[in-house]
Amino acid sequence: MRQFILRVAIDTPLDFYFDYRWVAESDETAIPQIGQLALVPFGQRKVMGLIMAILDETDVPDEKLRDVIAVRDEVFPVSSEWAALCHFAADYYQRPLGEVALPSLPKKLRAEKTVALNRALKATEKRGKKDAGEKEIPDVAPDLNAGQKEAVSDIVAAEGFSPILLHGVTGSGKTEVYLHVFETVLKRQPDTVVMILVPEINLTPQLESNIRSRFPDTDIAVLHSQLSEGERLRNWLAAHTGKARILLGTRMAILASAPRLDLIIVDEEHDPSYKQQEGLRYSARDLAVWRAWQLDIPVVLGSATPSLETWQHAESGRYRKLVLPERAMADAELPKVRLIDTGRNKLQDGFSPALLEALKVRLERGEQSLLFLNRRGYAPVLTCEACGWVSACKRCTAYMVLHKPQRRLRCHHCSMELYIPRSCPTCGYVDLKPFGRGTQRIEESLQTHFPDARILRIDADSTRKKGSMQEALETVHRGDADILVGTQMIAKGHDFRNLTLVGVMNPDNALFSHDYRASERLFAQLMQVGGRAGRRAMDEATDSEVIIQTRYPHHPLYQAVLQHNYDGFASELLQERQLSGLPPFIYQALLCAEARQLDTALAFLKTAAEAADYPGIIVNDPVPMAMTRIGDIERAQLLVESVSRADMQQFLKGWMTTLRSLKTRARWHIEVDPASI
DNA sequence: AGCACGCCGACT
DNA sequence: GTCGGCGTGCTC
Repeated sequence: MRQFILRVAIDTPLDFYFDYRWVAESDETAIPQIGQLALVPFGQRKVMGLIMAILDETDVPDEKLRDVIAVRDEVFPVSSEWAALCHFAADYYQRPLGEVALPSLPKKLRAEKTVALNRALKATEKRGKKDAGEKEIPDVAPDLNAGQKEAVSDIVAAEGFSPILLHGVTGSGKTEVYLHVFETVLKRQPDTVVMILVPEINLTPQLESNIRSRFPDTDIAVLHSQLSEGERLRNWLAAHTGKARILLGTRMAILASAPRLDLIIVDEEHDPSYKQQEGLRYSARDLAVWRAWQLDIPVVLGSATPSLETWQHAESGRYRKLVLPERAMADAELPKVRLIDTGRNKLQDGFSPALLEALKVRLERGEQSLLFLNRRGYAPVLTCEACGWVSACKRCTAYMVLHKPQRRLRCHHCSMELYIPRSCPTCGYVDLKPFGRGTQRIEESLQTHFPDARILRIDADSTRKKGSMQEALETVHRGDADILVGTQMIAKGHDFRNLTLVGVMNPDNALFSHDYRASERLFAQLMQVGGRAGRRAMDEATDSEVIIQTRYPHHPLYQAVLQHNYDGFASELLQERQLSGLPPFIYQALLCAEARQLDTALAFLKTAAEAADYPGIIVNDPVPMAMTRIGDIERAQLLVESVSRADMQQFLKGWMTTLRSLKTRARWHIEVDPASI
């Protein structure tokens, strides 16, 4: 009887592989292969493991060794390149391989039952047959301007590993460039695959329909976390088998198995959403660059406001920089930016006279406006004017936000809810006042100012239901809304043709954030939301404008926005970062600990800091996090830094081993290249 | 991480 | 008397 030892990776924090005995059922039984999945007993449960090696013997004592339950030999093994990608991500972000590889596979592929898998496999087979034969890649229609043409020809001419920054102002037609590039790359060889990542799920439908109408006969796989498990399995299989030639998705798509990948595009590469904030805390953009390096293929990073990391690489010549200097639509100009000094102009319900006037003009002309405010709810806090009581959350270091439609106070961090108290809980005073403004309140006052206006609020609360975001966007495109009020979810990417005014209510908070990245993010956000205005040709005398209400109109950040001067602002920020020894000139890792008692977390971090003696590593003091308590859990962090990425990696590896052996009641994890501090 | 086992406290 | 809190130990 043929018999082997299968060495498998399992989704567990234990940083080693597990060996199992495999015995052939009969002479016809197929021999397992590396890269296949195997269902194995693990403690009291059955779990799926990824076969990493096939051996003849093992050190594991016989009484511990258990039998493989089943090998999923109906699925083609994952490639060694894919395993290497997981390996890299696991090493770099300090996780066991199994915790990277297995969660990135569809649940139904890892399931014990194979009904869904077999059905999906059949569907995938058909999918291939239906459009087998010569597939026509149509010639892409719209004409490109000179800048776009040059970008396309530069990108398709790139050979081998070529990281390219595509720097184009909002509305410069980056998507059009991508589509033309796809056309050439897909025509070049009959089996190449291209991948495009977007930062937000909300942006996938528009791009998908764009791609489908341009490549009607090409198989496309869509990968994002809102797919049902069945859809997810089918799309993953389409990518894995190479049937799908265009892969489109959010950050998770970078971990898809895909043969013959020939090009990766990361759109809006600066977007913080590319950084996963739980589980494996990876940056999809960074993994995209690594994967392109591994496969020796081009990677395009597109943005109007590149991340400073990418910008620095472009400046130093490590990345090639292609610039789209003009808006794609003929005559569509960048919107004028106006800064309204809220110190000199009296605000009425949060609105300056200039903004109200501008809104009125748009309403009269039948044009759309957008008001941007990064705060959902009615008011961020409820207060008692008599005794100074505020609606603090009992479980968090945060205020409970007033949500008027539900008549509740809601904590945005632990989702605790209370009915709005009728009188002050401490002194009984009956006139509690909402303090500050959220989208709901802006919507309300807007309606009193413009009773006939059709106002549409788009934020996480209004789009909770699946499909409601799409519905809202359609309302806007149909012209059935005059004024949009929304958070950053409408600031990104959407193409509103009839929108000529963007009002930014009060963005000043970010200027004083404890997070040094806040200003970089604010700048990107303002450029992005401003870019929603004036995206159509100026056939009539329409003038698009962006109105920013601020107490600090002379702040360099706003001045840079005023002049659409990304380059100047970026080089200034880079200089600051260099002087203060911050990324991208230094590499950081954040050890985060949480516990019921703050002292437990801090004590663990203190021990960890003492154990962090390594040449070239700067160890800071453990500190409570800016938001110390969430859901009655106290949180603290320890920042370590190094000018050398290699030193940091080496240090972390050893440090993690030490930390794992420490006895502590704190829960902890390490965050490599933290996106926010 | 799960999951089981085991040992103390407040409840149908 | 049991349900359930979380400490501890184990997973080829």
